[in-house]
Amino acid sequence: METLRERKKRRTRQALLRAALELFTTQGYEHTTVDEIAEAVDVSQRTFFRYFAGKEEAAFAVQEMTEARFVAAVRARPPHEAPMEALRQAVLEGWDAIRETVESAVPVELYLRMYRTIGSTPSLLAAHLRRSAATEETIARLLAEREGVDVDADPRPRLAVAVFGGVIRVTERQWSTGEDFSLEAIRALTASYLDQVGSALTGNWGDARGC
Amino acid sequence: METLRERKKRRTRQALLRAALELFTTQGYEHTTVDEIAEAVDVSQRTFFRYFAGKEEAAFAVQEMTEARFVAAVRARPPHEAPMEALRQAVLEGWDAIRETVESAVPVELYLRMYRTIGSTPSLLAAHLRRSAATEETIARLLAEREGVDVDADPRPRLAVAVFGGVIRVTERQWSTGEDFSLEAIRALTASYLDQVGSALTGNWGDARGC
DNA sequence: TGTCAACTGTCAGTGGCTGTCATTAGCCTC
DNA sequence: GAGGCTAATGACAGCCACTGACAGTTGACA
Repeated sequence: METLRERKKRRTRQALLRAALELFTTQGYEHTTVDEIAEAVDVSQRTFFRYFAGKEEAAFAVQEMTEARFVAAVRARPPHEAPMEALRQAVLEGWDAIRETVESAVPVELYLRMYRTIGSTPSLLAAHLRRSAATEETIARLLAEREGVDVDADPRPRLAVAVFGGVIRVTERQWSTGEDFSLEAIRALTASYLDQVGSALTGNWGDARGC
Repeated sequence: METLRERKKRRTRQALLRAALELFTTQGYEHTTVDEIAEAVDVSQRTFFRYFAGKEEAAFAVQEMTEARFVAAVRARPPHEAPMEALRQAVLEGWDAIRETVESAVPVELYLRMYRTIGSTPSLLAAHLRRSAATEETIARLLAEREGVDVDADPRPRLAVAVFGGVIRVTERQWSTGEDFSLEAIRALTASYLDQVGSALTGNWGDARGC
């Protein structure tokens, strides 16, 4: 049972988050001041900072949820699966379950808009990449444990995860600069690009085109 | 022939850069104010901002040079070379020529210290990753042109570069958290890790250990 | 119902960064 | 070599993100 105080807090946080994302995605992250966000929810600026450590944290609040979900999905993959295959399955599962993951906080449509805003805002892109790096470190440790190797002595877990992360970033980039901003589009792109890594590394692209 | 005014500007910039890196690496980036840097060189804060767009730009001024050199090295690789091999050679050449590249601005030792500071400062790490992403985009276009494919239609150039960039990041991380902060160490790590990507992707690390 | 603790608002202050304007100092011409 | 021109600088005011401190308010709970 949820107390009134808790309900109020949750509502305030949700309102702040939603107002923030709405403003970020419509008028731009840099051109949105914390005062504006606070004013939109009718709280003081100080209160905003009690819910979010900064503008940035608000911008990534939903991403945080999907990342956590992805990490959990990797953890849940059967141990006999090869590392790269486990990552592939986990990320695709993540896209399949995105509605369920996100909708409790904000509409999926707003989430997708924010996703693109992150890609087109330099400071947010930087933060996103740093966050991805942190997630990759988590995953690398997970895989290392799973496979029974020492993550600090054997570079292969980190290498594998870095490669995987690289592919994901290319996918994100392509999706957010393309025309089809649907969920299906990014899921399909993810699968397609993961399939093409091997051939990308071998070179001879000119010759192999169309094969 | 260099005029007096130009000489003064160059000296001021160099003094600011050096003071900034010295302060960043000794007392930390976040704990260094622009006022401190300006004071150390005996100019006004406003003048600092006339030479550098912000603290961040000063922190990356030397990295900027090495990145440019790397891009040039890739461009100079023979066209018949496979893409990944060209990248590998270019980055190793870059490490070999690092003294020559950097010493005109600051001592190499200061550059290496700053390199590590970037890795251990979240906001600088974020900026570094974003800058890397920009460089990767440049390289991807370069490779695509070289190989005669369309960078927007064919994902393989970006995928290859992303994979390569991922390996480099793992290398940087390992180097900056290890004990050997020498130039030789990072060069050797780079070569070693690039060799291991293949085996990292195949999985079965436990079985393959020691092979 | 009264006490406590959580939540919030207000205010003052720091630091990064920008625009403006007057002043200084190198440059170049007559 | 005296003058005007212009780049470089300093001083100042101001915006915005963010923080600490303190006081007021409002749910929780005995």
